[in-house]
Amino acid sequence: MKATARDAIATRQALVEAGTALFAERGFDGAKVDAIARRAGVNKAMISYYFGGKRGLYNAILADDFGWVLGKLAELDREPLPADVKLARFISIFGSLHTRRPGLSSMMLREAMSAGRHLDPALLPSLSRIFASVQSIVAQGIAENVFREVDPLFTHHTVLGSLSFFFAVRPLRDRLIAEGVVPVRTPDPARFIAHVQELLARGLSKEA
Amino acid sequence: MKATARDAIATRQALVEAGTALFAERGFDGAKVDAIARRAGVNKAMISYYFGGKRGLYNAILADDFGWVLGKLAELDREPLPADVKLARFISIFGSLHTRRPGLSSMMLREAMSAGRHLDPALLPSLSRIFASVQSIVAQGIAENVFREVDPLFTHHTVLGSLSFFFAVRPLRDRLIAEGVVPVRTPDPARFIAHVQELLARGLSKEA
DNA sequence: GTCTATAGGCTGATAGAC
DNA sequence: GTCTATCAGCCTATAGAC
Repeated sequence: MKATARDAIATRQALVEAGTALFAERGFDGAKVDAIARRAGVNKAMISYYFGGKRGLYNAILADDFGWVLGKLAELDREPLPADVKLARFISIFGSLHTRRPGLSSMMLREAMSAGRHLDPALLPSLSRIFASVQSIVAQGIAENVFREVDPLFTHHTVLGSLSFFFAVRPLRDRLIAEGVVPVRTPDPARFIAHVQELLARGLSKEA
Repeated sequence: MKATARDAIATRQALVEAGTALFAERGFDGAKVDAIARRAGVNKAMISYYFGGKRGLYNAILADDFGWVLGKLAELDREPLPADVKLARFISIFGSLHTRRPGLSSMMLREAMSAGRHLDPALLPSLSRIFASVQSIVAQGIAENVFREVDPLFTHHTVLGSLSFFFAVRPLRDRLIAEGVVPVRTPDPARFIAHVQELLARGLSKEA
């Protein structure tokens, strides 16, 4: 094995990580290729070499993570579990997603606000599958009489909204906490996941 | 009154509205001053003339809306209402905010992800007052024994997260619905507000 | 595979005429 | 108050050396 071959993988990965961080924090237009390359510790020409340019890097990141999430959701769909357990599992998958790739929530939020302007159209169906997953869990819960008759789209928005907000606004939250503007301690992501699980379990429950 | 004076107000307002729309949809760096001026139907030099540049316009928008929200929240704080009613009122204030200025959720979300990079530091305390409002409502609810002992910061994140997500992702949602990728009808904001109010009322309730 | 140097396009701001 | 013309700086991409 040549040293260059090992370095190729390391270079790609460094660019993916630096790219995620900067795209998340500054958006597609705010993340400059010079800054991404510098942060990754590689030459900026490597972005074109490996990914065909800035947009190529951007979509390579998203495609990889979408694949991961869709795989997890497909697994979940196959398991014969009660709807409330499935919903809790769904929520924790998005918690794991953030551990796997901090910054993805921000990238996706920005993309959603921009109507998918920078997104490879081939990735659009992935988005509908995420909603389909929530829709299916909600429908099951209503059929099983454990959930009240909530709107699946609204439920999708409250769940994904709470989760992506928590992860996405971290930069400002950390800053406000560090500067003492907000008198709280840095929250633990695992506890927040549990909070959302509990809120939804109680909030959707047929029993009230 | 000279015609120019009336036009001055119209020009300012056109720039504020066009700026909000483009900052929301494309972010600070993605919103080009040429595009803002074109959309506003005014000459691009007017941005410097009235607001001292792109950043000035950006902060003028945010300062105005922060002032509005803080005023509403101060009103709410003064009213002697039970905590659950106050929380529902808090939620509907953010619904009104979006009616007043569509696009603000997106601007604020982007700013939060960027750690307030483009924000005039003078506006930071406004943010903490929004959290303080939720914190106060939650504390009151726990004291009155109508809420279970939830974390105020987490509650803040679920409420603001659900609401800003709903309004912010509208561009992509509309697109996916229009293209038939997601088989639902365009959701009614008022109904979503009601959904969040109900979810929180049940989710935070001491009675389970 | 990596790097340097540079081309070529775009952007925000403003001087100065009206 | 508004507009046109223009400038200086910045940015992405890549040709070509190693």
